[in-house]
Amino acid sequence: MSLNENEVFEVQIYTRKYQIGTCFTCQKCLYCGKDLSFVNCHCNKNEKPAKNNRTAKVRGYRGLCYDANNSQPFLKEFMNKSNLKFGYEVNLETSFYCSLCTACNSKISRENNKFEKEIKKEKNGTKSDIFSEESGTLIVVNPVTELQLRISIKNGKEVLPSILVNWSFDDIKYIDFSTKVEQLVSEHIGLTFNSEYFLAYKGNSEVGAGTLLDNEITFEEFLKDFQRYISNKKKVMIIVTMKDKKKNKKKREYKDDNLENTASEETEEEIPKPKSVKTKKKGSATNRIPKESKLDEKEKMIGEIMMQLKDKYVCNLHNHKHCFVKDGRHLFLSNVSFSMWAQDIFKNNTDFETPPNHAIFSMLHSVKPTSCNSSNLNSNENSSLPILNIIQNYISEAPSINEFLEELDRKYGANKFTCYLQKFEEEEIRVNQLFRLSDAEYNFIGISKIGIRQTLRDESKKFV
DNA sequence: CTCCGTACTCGCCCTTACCC
DNA sequence: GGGTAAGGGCGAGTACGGAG
Repeated sequence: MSLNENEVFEVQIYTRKYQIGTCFTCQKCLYCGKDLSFVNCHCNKNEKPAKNNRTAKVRGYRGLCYDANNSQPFLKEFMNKSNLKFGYEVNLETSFYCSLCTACNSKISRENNKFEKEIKKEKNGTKSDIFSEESGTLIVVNPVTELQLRISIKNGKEVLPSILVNWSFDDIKYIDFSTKVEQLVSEHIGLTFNSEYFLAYKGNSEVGAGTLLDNEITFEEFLKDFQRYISNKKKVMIIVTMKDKKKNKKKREYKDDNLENTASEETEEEIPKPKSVKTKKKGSATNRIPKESKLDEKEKMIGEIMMQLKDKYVCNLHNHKHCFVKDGRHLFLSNVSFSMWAQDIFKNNTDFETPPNHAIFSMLHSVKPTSCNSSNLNSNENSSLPILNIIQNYISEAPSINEFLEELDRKYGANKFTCYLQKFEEEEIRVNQLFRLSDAEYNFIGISKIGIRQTLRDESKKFV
């Protein structure tokens, strides 16, 4: 019995639980070879197909460990369709094991090849190729404009969980890359400069310390290796290793009782210690809090600039905390922000009116005070947290999911988006969350079409 | 060593173009 | 219009490499 795809959807297929002895995508029995879409057989379909239980009718099979996050696009779509078609109700967001017949295996393999070829064609068509000669052969190399990396930060014995990043560059340069890494490290372990750590890279699965990445030349090598890793479908890891801070640790051993009372407040303002402090005699206990008399000229200047900045940006609206206000939007300024800003002013990179070019000064993190959130701010301590303000702001400005989908229907075609309304409501998904949903999450709510997902993401960004 | 993922080969079948 | 060769798609099976 053979049916094409259109015919299958016109006929009522009874729902079933998935059995490991059948092909997930076509319901072929992997023992007797029967198509079980409409009939059943007497084979033990709960037995996992293996080399030692093959039959004359079905000699081949493929075991598949499905993981939505690491699967090719066609496979995701294929699995999702089959899940709906046969009513397995398998959660495709989580990884699970299933079996495929050789025909479906080949089909998926071919479609993925097609997809990859198309992607390559698109890339070749849109990006200017650089021709480089290596050992006498001409090789086509696409310039890297996007870096997908895992960044691992090692701070002494402590190793932070890897951070996944996806950075885009118009014209990738070592200085831009270095700045981005510096910003990321600062965001995770506090204000840090690139002179305070070593940078290295390696393939995710490789062992060893990796290759040092510390200048333009090594960065060019890194870009070549990056393309090689990506073409081999391997992930690239950047390792940030903080330099030895033994001297600082020694100082901490001498901390006095006062430290405990003030540490939580003051560590955020901690400024790199001058050499004079590091050479302190052993045994003479000292406080981690820098004393003005022990600061060098540079640090005194930076401290002075910080004080002036703090005076300048006191926010009356936010309980006398500090905000940078632009176009009516308030960006909360922390001690780290002030420290960075002061250092940039000291280096003549910016002034008192213009915040540094750093992610933490992005106005994307700012909030627009509303009658709702501004009136409550002074009374509620927690509400001064910017993230809460952002959420409140989203809620006040974004349309309801229903309105949003109806608008998209009007724009792109009737019932193209509102057909998913029920699922969005069931999952309590708001408009301003749509652009952050992963492919797996979209799959889970039944949206497998790439175009639909991308439209939802693009349109929802307007309300962020 | 086993399992899994991917690429590849081989044979069959269907479609299309060409020739008589 | 009928016969035939060429080409492409598909299904079945195998080989190989990487990871655990």
